[in-house]
Amino acid sequence: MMTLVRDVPLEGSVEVQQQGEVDPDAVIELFNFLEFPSLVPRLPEAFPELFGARVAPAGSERTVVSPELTLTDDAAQVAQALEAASATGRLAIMAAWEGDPGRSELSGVAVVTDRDSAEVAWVPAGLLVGPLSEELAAGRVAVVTHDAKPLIRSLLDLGADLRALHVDTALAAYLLDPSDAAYGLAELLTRFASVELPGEDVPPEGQLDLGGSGTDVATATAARALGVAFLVDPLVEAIEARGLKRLAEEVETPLVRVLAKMEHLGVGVDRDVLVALADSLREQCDIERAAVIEAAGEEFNVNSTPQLRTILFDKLGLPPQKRTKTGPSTDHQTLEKLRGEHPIVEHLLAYREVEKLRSTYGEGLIAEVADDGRIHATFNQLVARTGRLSSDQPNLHNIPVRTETGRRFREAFVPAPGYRLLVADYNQIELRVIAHLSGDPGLVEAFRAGEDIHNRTASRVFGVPEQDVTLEQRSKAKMVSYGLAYGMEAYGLAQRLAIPTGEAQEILDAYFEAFPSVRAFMDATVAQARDRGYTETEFGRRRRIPELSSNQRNVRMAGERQAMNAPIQGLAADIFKVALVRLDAALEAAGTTHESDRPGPAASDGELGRIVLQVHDEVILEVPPDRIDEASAVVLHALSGAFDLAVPLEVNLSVGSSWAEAKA
DNA sequence: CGTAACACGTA
DNA sequence: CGTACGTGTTACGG
Repeated sequence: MMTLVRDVPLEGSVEVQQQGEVDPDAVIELFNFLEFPSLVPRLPEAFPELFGARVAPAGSERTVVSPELTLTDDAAQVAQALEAASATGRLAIMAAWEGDPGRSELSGVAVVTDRDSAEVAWVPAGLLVGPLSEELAAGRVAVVTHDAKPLIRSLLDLGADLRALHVDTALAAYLLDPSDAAYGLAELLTRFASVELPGEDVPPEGQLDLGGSGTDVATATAARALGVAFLVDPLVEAIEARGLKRLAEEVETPLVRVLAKMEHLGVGVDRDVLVALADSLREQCDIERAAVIEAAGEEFNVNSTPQLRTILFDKLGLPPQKRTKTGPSTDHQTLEKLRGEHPIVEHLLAYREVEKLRSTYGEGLIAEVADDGRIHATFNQLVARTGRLSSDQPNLHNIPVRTETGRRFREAFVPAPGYRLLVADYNQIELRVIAHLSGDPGLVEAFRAGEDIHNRTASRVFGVPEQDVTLEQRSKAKMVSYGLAYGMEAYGLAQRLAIPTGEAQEILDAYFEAFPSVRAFMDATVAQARDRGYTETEFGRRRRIPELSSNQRNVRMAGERQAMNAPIQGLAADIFKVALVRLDAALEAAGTTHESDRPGPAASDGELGRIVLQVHDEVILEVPPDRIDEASAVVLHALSGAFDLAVPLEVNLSVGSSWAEAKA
């Protein structure tokens, strides 16, 4: 038995007993389990014999970053610190927040004034608007930081800005390996530089430090800023070595501020519309739930899959259609097949639809409306493995459009007073990317001809003249076209078209006979990915697909589908990101002043428009009504000229006083 | 209390 | 046995 007793500063004494050798990880686990996470960072100082090894492992030269902190309490010192920093032409900074990064109050910003002597200044939020923010907004000095978007968003919220983002180390790490989920500063430092943050063996995003005074935050943030300063060069080197320089410098890094501006501005919402919808949906939910329970003959929780399973397949004896890991499925497809077998099915389908809309979009969206009457989602640039963006808090990428009722939520998305919504979207960009990448003569010709692509495809697949293509044939052709971008096979196509697998196979064969280069492209893509272990877009965006070398057939085949899809979805994402950067630049050049960069009546300062939303292949702007035509031309130019494909990039434009209206 | 599983909305 | 996401809900483990 080994016993260690230590006085932990300010927190009383701690006793650790463990059989045999004491394992540092076990100690950390114990402290976290005992709900003393605030003590974990102090464990190394309390138990140096345990944690000393982690700070400086034998055999490796690892520098522990320990900043010589300068606590700034007046503007003059800030200015002085800045001068020292910008003498190097590069400013390594790191921000800290009271709560969620970018969504709560900024605590302050640490500024590295001299990396090699480890001098870092701490600028508390109160002193932020002054020399520092002026320097950042002016864009004269190249800023390097880790995860810049929340910082830029917070600066914009404070009426400041950050124009010269040079390197974002989190973004660089994402580009190097978007399949890797760990972009934490500490991990990157270990991986790319022989540097460790003090007391940061614990997950750094652990939030709240219970005993944490302001100084602790300052120290920790200063260490992180110093870490950034050490991380930049190795990461930039890696980016260049992998041919990611242009993508990083010309697309991804400029995009950070564009997204921060979108988050800061938010999208206008008519709360009353949302509330009215939610109210109506709640009533319908109650009605349908009652009908389901009535049909079931007993009370149960309709939202519970296990309970519903029992009712459907045991009590009512309905035939299971397919199964999940834990039992027979009760999903939409299953219920659709059970239609007519029992009255409960109809009501269940109705309940499901209305309950989804009520909870996720009714209650969910209402809860996200900020005090300014707008929704400020986060557009995440470091998540999707294909290079796409994602949106959360809330997810604005999945606002309903398919059903009549669902589409009504788009009526709640409105422009700020004095503006109109201008919606622009790429016409079938993924299919055009397939045409481009495969170079298939038939597909390329079809897009160049500029006719109804699905009709033309159907004509070739089913061997009938274009004017004789039925709606059903067109619909099937459309399904095939999109399915193949995802690596769909005959079985899956058969499921979706509700036809025999043999028939689906015939359709697929006909497709590949009509567009032979598409199959060749798919095969070559998978082969290359298997060979290299990753896929790559023309922009150099790479995605590792380790599943391709799996011994498990289903895992390997999933990898093959990812390999087919990643270059397609990825290039489309690249193009759209370029378009966003071009569009924002064009709008700024047209004269968006900073003060108009917030909700309110259109200012007469020459503002042409501002981006409020992005949905994969669609961008939504607020535009002053008298400048719709001008803005349309700018948007059209920015989007259609984003990249030269072998086929034209067609862009649709529409205007409305709500998202629903503009889409219609 | 956090995570897993299911279901389902979009491109 | 179609890719990529995020969210709401329930159930279950600690």
